[in-house]
This record gives sequence, structure tokens and C-alpha cells, in this order.
Amino acid sequence: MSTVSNVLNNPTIVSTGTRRRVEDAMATVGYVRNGAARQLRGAPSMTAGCVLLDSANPFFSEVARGMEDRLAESGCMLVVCSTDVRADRETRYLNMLEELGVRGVLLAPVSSDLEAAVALDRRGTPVVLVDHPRGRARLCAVTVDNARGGELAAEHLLELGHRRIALLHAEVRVRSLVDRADGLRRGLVAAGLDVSAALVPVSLPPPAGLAEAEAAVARVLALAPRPTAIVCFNDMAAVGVMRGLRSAGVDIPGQMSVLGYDDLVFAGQLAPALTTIRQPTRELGRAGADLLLAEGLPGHRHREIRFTPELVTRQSTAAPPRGHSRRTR
Amino acid sequence: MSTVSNVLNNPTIVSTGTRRRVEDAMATVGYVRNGAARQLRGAPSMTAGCVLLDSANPFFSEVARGMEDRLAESGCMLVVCSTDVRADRETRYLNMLEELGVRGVLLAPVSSDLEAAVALDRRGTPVVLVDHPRGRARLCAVTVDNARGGELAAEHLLELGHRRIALLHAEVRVRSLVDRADGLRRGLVAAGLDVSAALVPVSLPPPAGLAEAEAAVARVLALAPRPTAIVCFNDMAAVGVMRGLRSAGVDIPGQMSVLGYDDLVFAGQLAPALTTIRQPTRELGRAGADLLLAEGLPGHRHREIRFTPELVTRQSTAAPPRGHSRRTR
DNA sequence: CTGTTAGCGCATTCAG
DNA sequence: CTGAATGCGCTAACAG
Repeated sequence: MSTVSNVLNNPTIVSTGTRRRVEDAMATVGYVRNGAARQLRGAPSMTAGCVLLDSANPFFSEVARGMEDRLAESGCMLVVCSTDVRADRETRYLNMLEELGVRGVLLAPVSSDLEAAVALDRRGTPVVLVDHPRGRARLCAVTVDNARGGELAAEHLLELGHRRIALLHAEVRVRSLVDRADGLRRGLVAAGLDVSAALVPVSLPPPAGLAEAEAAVARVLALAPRPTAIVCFNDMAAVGVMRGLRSAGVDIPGQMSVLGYDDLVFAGQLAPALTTIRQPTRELGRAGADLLLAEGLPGHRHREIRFTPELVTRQSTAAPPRGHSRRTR
Repeated sequence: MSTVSNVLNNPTIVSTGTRRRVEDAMATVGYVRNGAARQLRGAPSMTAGCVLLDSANPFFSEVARGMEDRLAESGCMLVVCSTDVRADRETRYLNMLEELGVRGVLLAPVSSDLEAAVALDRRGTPVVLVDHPRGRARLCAVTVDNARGGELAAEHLLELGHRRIALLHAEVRVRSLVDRADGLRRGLVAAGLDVSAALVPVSLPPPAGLAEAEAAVARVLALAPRPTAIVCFNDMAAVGVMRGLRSAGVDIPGQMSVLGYDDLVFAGQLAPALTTIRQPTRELGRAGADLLLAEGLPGHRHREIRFTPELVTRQSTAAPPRGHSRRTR
């Protein structure tokens, strides 16, 4: 028995002949290692978990693919869980993953309440935050500078001359979205604007997807004075907004500018091509998995990796219609 | 010990008082069930695996989300694996999932060689085919009628008057793509056309994504006589083709019609809005997971569930430019 | 190099 | 309802 075990886990110390015999025997019998038994015995798990807001959202599916690729290099597989931004689901999945004994969890949290995540980490299941800063929590994290992303949006629209901007926002508790909104406000303030007049928040009911964004367009158009630009929290919402504006007969960008976020693969191919904020998605996931796999290694220290977003200017934003603003340049 | 076990697995037979005491104790101690030990003891696994061509492709990520949702209802989680249409990766993932002891595997195979999958199923890990017919294999399957999808494409383009059609195809071994091509040919034959003249296959090198599709446009445009329509095997490829045509200054649909496949959420919002074949994605995944969970139940028999695709007519297809065909209507 | 043994955490069985 | 004992498949430690 121990020789067989050695062939599997310590091949070098077994003589070539014996090893061959064992391997042949395994092949003929159709032997398959029992992962559960190995794990029970203390072997590292061959799975890692990720708990994301929505794995069907192209942003997250791309992030997950990055994780998957990095994990595969270390012989691990990825368990994918979607919370739909519901705290109860997040809690449930974290518990299930802990029971499963995953090597660690990549968590895009539904809010900044990280108590459960920190406790999980303490109990021995490493947690890496995704798209959320470490803050005071003793965890690793991979993030994108969302405040900067918001600033980029503000700077771009201000430069075009917009002075009244609708901000579509979904779940205010999701940190990355809060940060973007903060950055956007900061950008307006830096330009000397009165935020309460310049920025109109428009809240989307859950699940805050494409359909909800489309429905919210009517509310934006009904505002007085009417905003001249709509900032969306992701490209999917922007697609919904574009659909809503089209059916309302509002020209983009002539009568209304639309700004997305994520730069999904198809963003440049929309009608009109979407101006948006690009973030490195696959890299984000890969970096997260990288941090996760490094946990537990000797000398490991918690780290935060931060990526930088980037404005991609296309055709969905332009100067506001005449009479709606003073042009700055 | 057995009382604790009963509280967890057989709560009804434990008196309320004792149950409470046990639950309180578990809470204060921070007890977490050990999934590996349970599984070793014979409990059903809390995971199912899926092996897809590319989890980052919106089609598959939507399918996976359907699987995830259905599994969650039964307290299970989904392990997601991407093969990138490589047989070696498929084999590797199937082995890993078997070791892991998943409840079953949802497999979108890279080819019609199902030997390994059938063997896996025989050894006790149920396999459900996704987007691939059962054929002679004794497995469950969820499929879409891909041949019909190809026919729909042919009928639509013929009706518009196209008589020379480029077919972008990626990996010919993927059954769903083969079936679509067959259906397309069948549609042309049914209209009395000479397939060898009417259909020009254009093969994309792996990974056959958006970029490869974009690059292939030049080859299509160089063909003599030049085709008047390009049929793509999915919407992502269609986006690439549209990008390529745009940069070549070819008008869609004036000079070239483009037909997609999948009807991804953004298809209607592209420039021009993409004519495509819709397939039920989330339902496909959900149905697959449903079959998987039913395996092993008493009286289970292998089944195949087949969905029907649907043509969604939008603006990327139109009659060919004058002089390129006889109009039929 | 090979055989033996113990124990990982759990569920189950059998006695009380 | 509770306590004790057993074995799932594997690995590590040790004795031959």
C-alpha cells in the first residue's frame, strides 16, 4: 500500500520497475484516487471557491475565467457561486465552501461588512477580496481604482460640457459602485460644481440588470431639468439604457450622452459605439487566484494589488445639446 | 456523538430541547461540518462539475448560470472548467472531477468521441451531455436542434436572395457546429442550389474567437466571386466580423449581410442590430442540471431534452447588392 | 523496497 | 436519548 502511495505522491523514491508495475495495475483496474480521503488525511484541496455578484455578467465571467486559468496551472479547479448581491446568499455560499474544504475563497462582497469573511479566514479558509479594498481587514485583495474610474467619467463629461448628469446606481452597498460614485462626485466638486444640482442619482431595483436599466430611462427623461448624460455602473446597464433611449426616440449622443463601465468585448461594436471605462478583467481574476494560492506558503503576508482603470472614448458621448450648458472649451 | 449527527441529518427524531442545546454548542464552538469526511462516509457530494468550451464566452457563462441556479436549489455548487476545445484539457478535467467525487459532470464535449465520458459514467460519475445529442451513448443529454438552426439561417438568407454564402467555422469537431453546417447545407440543397458553389467554408484558427473572426474577413473579401453574406457560428464571431467589415469599409447589410448565432443580450444593440439565431441558454443549463440531479434516483432512465432555436431578424441581413443574385421575391 | 498500523471526521449500528 | 465501536480510503511513520 505504501509503495502505491509513493508512486502517486513521491514517484522518485520508487524504482522504475516497481513504478511501472504499479502504474500498469492501476490502469487495468481503473484505479481513481479518492479526493475526499486525501483531503481528510490533510492533503491540500483541489478546489478554490469564488463568490461573485453574478457569474453570467460578462465582467464577472471574464474575471472567473482568469481565476480558473491560474488555478489550473496549480492543478486546482474553481467553484463558482453567484450571490445576485444578496447577503444571505453570500453567507450561505461561504458556509458551503467552508464545509467543502476549499483551498480558499475569492470573494466579491455584496457590502463592506466583511465580518464573516474575516472570521472564515481566521478559521483557516483563506479569503481574497475581489474588487474590494482590504481596508482594515487582514486579508489579501485585488482591486481596481474605482474612485479614479468615477473621476475619469466626471472629467470626460465635464470636458464635453455636461453640467447635469444622471447617475444610474444599483446596490449602493457594493463597494466598487460606491467608490465610483464618490469619485464621480469628487470630480464634479473639483470642477467647482454644486453636486446636488449637477448629479441626479437614479436608483435601480434589484436585480439591477439590463431590463431595470432600460425601464429607468423613462424616469431620467422625466426629470426637470433633464440631464444631458447618463452614467451607468456597467456596460450591460448601458445597453439597457441605449435600448430605452432608442425606443423613446432620444438620439445618442445628440440629445443624451451615455457612459458605460467595464469595456466589455462588444462595447466598441454597439450603436453607437460605447464610451466606457476599461478595467483589466481577466488579469484581475488571475491576480486574485495568484494571491489565493500564495496563502499558506511560508512567509506569506497579506497584500493588495490595485489595477488602474482607463477611459475609452467612443461615440456614445458628445457635447450636450445647445442651450443645455455652457461649453467649457 | 450520534445525537449531534442526528441533529444535523435527522433533526426530527431529536427532542427540541436537546436539539437547541446542540445547536447552541455548535454556534459557540464554531463547528463546521467536514464535507470530505461526510463524502468519504458515502454522503452525496455537494458539487457537480461542468466542462465547457469556454466559460468566458457569454453563451456558456449563461448556460453555467442556469446550471448553478438549479444546483443551488438542491444545495449543490458548480465547478466550472473550460477546455478551449482541447481534448487533452477535457480529459484532464474529467479525471480531476472524478477524483473530486462530484455528483456528476455536465459535459459540452470537444468532439463526438465520447468514449471517456461513457466510461466515466459507467464508473459511477453520471455524465450529462450539453449541446450534444446522446446518439448511441447511454447518457442523458440536453441539446438545441442545431441542424434546424442551420436551416433557419439558410432559409432566411435564401429568401433575401443570397446565392453565395461564406460560412465561418471554427473547430469542425464540435458537434453543435457540425450540425449547424449540415443544416445550412441541407437548406441550400432543399432550394435546389449547388452547395459547392453556394457555400464557401472559411476556417478560423484556434482559439477561433473574436480576433480570429475579424482577421478572417479579409479572406472572405478576397474570394472571387465574393460572397454576399457571412454566417457566423456565434455572436462573438459576428462582432469580430462586423469590426473587420467596418474597418474594410464594407457596409452592413448593404454590401454584406452578417448572421450571428446565440442572440446574446447585446445582439440587438449592435451597429447594425444583429440578425441571429436565438437559443435558450439559461434554460439549457438548468435542464442539464435537472437531469444530472435526477441521475441515481430510483427508476431513473436516460433522457434527451431538445430545445428549438429561433430566427431573430434584425438589421444586419438584407438583400444582396444588385447584380449579385437573382431575387426570388 | 514492502508490509503493518494508526487516525483524519463522520455516520451508523448496537447497547444501554 | 446517549455512549462506544466500526470503517469509509488514504498517508505517514515505522519495522522488517
